[in-house]
Amino acid sequence: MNIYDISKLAGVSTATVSRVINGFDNVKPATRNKVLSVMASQGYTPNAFARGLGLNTMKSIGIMCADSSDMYLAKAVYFIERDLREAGYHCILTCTGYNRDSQRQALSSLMSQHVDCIILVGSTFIDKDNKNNKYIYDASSTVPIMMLNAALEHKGIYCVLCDDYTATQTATLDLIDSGRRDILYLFNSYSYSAEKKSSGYRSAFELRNMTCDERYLQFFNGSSQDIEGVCSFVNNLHEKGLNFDAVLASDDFLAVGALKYAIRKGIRVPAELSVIGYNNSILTNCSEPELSSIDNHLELLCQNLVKICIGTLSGESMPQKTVFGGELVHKKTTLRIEKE
Amino acid sequence: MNIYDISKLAGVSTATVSRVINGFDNVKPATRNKVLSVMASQGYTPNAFARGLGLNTMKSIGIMCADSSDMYLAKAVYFIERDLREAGYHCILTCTGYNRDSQRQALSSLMSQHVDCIILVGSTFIDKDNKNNKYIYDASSTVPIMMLNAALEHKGIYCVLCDDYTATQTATLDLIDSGRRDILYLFNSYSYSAEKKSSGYRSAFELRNMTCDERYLQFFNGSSQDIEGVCSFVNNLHEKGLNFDAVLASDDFLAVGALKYAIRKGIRVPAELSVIGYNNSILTNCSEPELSSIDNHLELLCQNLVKICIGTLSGESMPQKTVFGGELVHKKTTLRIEKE
DNA sequence: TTGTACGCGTTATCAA
DNA sequence: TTGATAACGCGTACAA
Repeated sequence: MNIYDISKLAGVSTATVSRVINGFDNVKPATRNKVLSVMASQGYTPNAFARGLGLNTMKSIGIMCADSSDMYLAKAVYFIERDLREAGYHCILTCTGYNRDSQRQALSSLMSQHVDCIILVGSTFIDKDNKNNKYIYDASSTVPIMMLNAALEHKGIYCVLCDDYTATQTATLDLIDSGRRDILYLFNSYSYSAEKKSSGYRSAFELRNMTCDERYLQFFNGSSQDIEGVCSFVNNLHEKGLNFDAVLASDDFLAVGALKYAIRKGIRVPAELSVIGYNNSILTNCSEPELSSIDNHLELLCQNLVKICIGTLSGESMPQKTVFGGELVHKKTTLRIEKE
Repeated sequence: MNIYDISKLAGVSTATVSRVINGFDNVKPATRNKVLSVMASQGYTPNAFARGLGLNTMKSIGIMCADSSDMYLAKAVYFIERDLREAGYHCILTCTGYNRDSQRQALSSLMSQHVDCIILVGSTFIDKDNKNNKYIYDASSTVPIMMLNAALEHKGIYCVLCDDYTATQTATLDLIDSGRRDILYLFNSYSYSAEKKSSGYRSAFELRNMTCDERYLQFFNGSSQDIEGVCSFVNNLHEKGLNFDAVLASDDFLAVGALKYAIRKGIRVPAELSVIGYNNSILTNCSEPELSSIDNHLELLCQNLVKICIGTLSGESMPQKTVFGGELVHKKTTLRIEKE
């Protein structure tokens, strides 16, 4: 069944059928109804490939993310897909892993599919060494690139991100101001956003005229999902003589590992130890006591990203960099500061 | 840049360029090299839409899942996408939600995109009332349908699933045989696989010549991710006089809620209360003590699903129903039975 | 308001 | 080994 068959059955030309399909109003109602009924009776659907060839778009958008089974990235993908579908776009999902070559290959694979736009979810796609970002710059001259939680300044690249620097600074200040002095900062990545978080942590001490002891920034060399590993990592730090009365982690998994350490040791939380995670994921409600965490308003970020994406594709001029603030959500693993 | 431009620059016909692109061997090496160098110098990529129009495929596969931010479904999507990409397919992800009409619409949207195959992830797409499954049967006459963790017998429909019935039975037997008598079964869905689990729970009592007290099957009317809600639900059951020395839950979130109840009440786990979840997700390692859980070998299921999918698309004859067993993974919330 | 005819960029068939 | 050309099915100027 193609547009010719329909046109014959309806006794009109293919042009008229096309007009009906695409909702043009310069068709006599009687003709339109005739065509519609023929289409319905034949269960006709226009061929998407032919349409794509003519219009040079199939209204599809590529989503790249390192690992869509990661809770945080999965949520981002979910929000983005939801809003794009609402806007009539299909999403081609590609999980790239964290290897740069795989990422490069995934990008060109999407480009060869002629997607309308490519969305990079997470900050793992950009490199500190800017010449390694050439693959993104190159792509941006052909197709708009959207980045979530990372930033690159270039024509055709649009970024939406959370101010991880300030959010982490705020959380650190909160710990300091609640009386904590030895704040362990746990992290396990040197990505763009991870670096912002570390800097935010350090900046808090300056702000309070304290010196930041670098021994308190501890890199866990492994997956944060290795809870047991994180737990014994923290325990090791303790046994090596590092004293701390608070843990701030760059994601909720790391924080859960630290919390597990405390529970096993019989350390009272938050009386003796404060713990703060990052992402305010479901994990914060699973743990007992519930974990305080930084919320970076992922849904809001995604909604804005899609808005900018759609706007750009419609030819509107859109902001190239959009930054939202984060928020410290106090649950049960932090002390509340007395308001003055 | 299209195939005409390349053919002119290379001084050959479009047919020859096409042959080079598609790796046919009936091209003189000198000609091939000439064409390849021109393509490379121009950075030429064949137009995917035109190719799709001619070949009637763009090697893309539709993945439908109710909610890709659900930890379990997200993992499934991840595994499936990974293996399909490996096989040269693109994945169009569509999150449908749990509403039947949205699901129907999503399915037809994917069909209109001319995907090569449609994969239904999770058992939420099939209805107990078989006439409501017509939308799937209809689709299966146009495009192969793969189902993960659900089963429908029909030409063109291929199912890969875990034997949730036996897995749940095994877990229940394990609890009984470890001396538990009052086993609370927590569930929050009546989906295809949920029903299998409930039946499995009931069957265990028969097997031990015990009667299954229906008051111990408790439906939690809400999202299992509402941990606090689950926790107070379990607490209410207790306060209403229902005594139990074990909790078996149809997913890990429900189990975590039950565990939270126990921790808050000071009930010793597993000495006084056994808890078993389902899915063996990362949650089982986050909780303290670590949660025993049923593992349904999701990765294995997905790998097989993709194999069958690829095989079917290659014209091979593939099994329409593939069932794998589950496995009870003992962590810290269950008693170990002495081996005889 | 409707119809004709061409272009979109490939692949594949057939002939040379 | 290569080339000419007909599909593939749609959208859309342009003509009527």
